[in-house]
Amino acid sequence: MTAYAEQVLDALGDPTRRAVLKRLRGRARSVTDIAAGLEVSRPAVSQHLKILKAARLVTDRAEGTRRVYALDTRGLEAVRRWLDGFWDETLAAFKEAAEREAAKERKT
Amino acid sequence: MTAYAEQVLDALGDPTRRAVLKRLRGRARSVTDIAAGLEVSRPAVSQHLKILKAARLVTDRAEGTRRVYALDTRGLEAVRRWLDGFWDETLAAFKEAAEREAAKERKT
DNA sequence: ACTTACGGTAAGTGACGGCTTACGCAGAGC
DNA sequence: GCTCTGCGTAAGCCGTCACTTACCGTAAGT
Repeated sequence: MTAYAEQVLDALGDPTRRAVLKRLRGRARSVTDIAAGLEVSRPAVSQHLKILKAARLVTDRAEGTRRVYALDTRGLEAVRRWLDGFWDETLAAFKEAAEREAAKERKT
Repeated sequence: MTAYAEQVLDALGDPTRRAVLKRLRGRARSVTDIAAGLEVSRPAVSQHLKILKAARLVTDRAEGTRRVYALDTRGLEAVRRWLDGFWDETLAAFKEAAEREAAKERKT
């Protein structure tokens, strides 16, 4: 559950992988097409795509001998939920602290 | 701008650092207090806190001889904006592709 | 002033991760 | 069937990064 979100964050914690995702904004691309816009070799891109796919940040479909990759929103949604949960708990803590403070005020 | 968001994502791309953040949910804690709940040494926590602070994911204030760290929402907000931007561009691309498809349909 | 608690930093080590080259396999076209 | 293109994987190298121990500065208590 939250372990999946951590996997996504690990996947997003690499500049090259983020560059791959950026390159997928707009249209789906083949592996060589993705690698053409980057400074790393095509096999390196393949390895990153494997990780991104496991994190559900990309999907792939076969198109003849080529493999076309596209963005998968599920990974991004997982990060959003993780973020929301974090923020909610932070706010709850602030609220609780404020109430504790108010109770202390009342005593004095 | 977007470079800052990348810095935050890099900071979030480590399990120990995420554990530190989780430990800061709820209440602010001192360094030794944070390290007490983790499996790494206190100096290791200090090094991570330095990175988290640079990414504006935590803030620190001196309290006597102790240093109390708390969550900083700015880093999380930056990730949220990064996510939103990504999602918007993806949706825009989908919309554009759909319109192109519709135009092609009209011709036939 | 001495001691004690707390935390940042230096130095060194080990491992993990990202990259490259080389290879093998599948599908499309001649 | 042969070739050519596209992609994944294996093997290996190298850099980086997270971690440890040791040390030093600082603030508070006695």
